[in-house]
Amino acid sequence: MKIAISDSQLTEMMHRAGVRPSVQRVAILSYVANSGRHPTADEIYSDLAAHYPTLSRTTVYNTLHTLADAGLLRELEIESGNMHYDLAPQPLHSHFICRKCGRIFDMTMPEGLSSAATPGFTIDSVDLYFKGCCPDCLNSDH
Amino acid sequence: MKIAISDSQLTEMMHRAGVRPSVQRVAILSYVANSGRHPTADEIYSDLAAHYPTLSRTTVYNTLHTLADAGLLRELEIESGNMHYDLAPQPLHSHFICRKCGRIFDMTMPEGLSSAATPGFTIDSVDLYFKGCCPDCLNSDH
DNA sequence: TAAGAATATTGTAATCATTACAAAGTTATG
DNA sequence: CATAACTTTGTAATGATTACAATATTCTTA
Repeated sequence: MKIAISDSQLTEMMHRAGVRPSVQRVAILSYVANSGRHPTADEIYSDLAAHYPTLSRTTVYNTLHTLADAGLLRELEIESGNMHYDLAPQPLHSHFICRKCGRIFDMTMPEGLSSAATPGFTIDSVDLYFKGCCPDCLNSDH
Repeated sequence: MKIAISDSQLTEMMHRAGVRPSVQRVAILSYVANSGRHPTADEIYSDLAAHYPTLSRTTVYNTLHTLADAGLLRELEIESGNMHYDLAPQPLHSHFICRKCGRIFDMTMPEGLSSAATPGFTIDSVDLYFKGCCPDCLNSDH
């Protein structure tokens, strides 16, 4: 996996967010940031357990919550029964999940979505999810 | 609960959708259609079990899937760990969930959202979710 | 730098929504 | 009416997530 965001950058982000950058936390944040995907807790655990043999599933869950609460990760509820994670501090975008292969893709985010909300409601997050078939699966289909 | 959509209307909808309108299915669809909320499987089961003592939780789950597959219900993945259900054949709208009281509200749906998707992707559903604080909770807060 | 306090990690056991499955019941069709 | 197709039911399993308590690590400050 190509490292697009270095551990020192991530450590710095964690400091600014008030989260102590333990080895495990940096590893988990780095995994999400650099996986090029939108992994689940279990994918993160399985892949990192090879490198960090003492890593616990509970730590992965704890850490994901901590990082999400700190605003460093974004939780994607795009697939029922499996929370997916995405690095938060990047241009706001929407997500597409392929019903066939299950992969999640980034899409652009239209402007001014919040105006769809009724006045009187305070909005602190907006999630836009598309579902359908990705180009790869459309091709391998016919 | 005020009945806005009659059982005969729902039965007719089920016929058109190719779903056999059993007693249980009509009861479940009617519950979702007329609850004024966006209930979970468990809420549906708990409330209907009083009227239909032999009703099984499995039937509720089976039926919700059947109705969703037939396009009569829409599944809302707005709250992690709890699928919520909404009547599908009504004007497309988005949803807001209050982080405090957990209630789900209907909001309008902006036009042309699909244009946010990258070309080459086939979109068959669009979900827009807002999270925040509802007016009631904002008031009882201060 | 050592001691004590605060915080993080770990492993196991529980929880809880959902699904699998097989038996029993119901409805449609010929 | 008989048979096949479909639906409902209850129980048992699954699987993601959480609770909890013990251990380990890090921070503070004397």
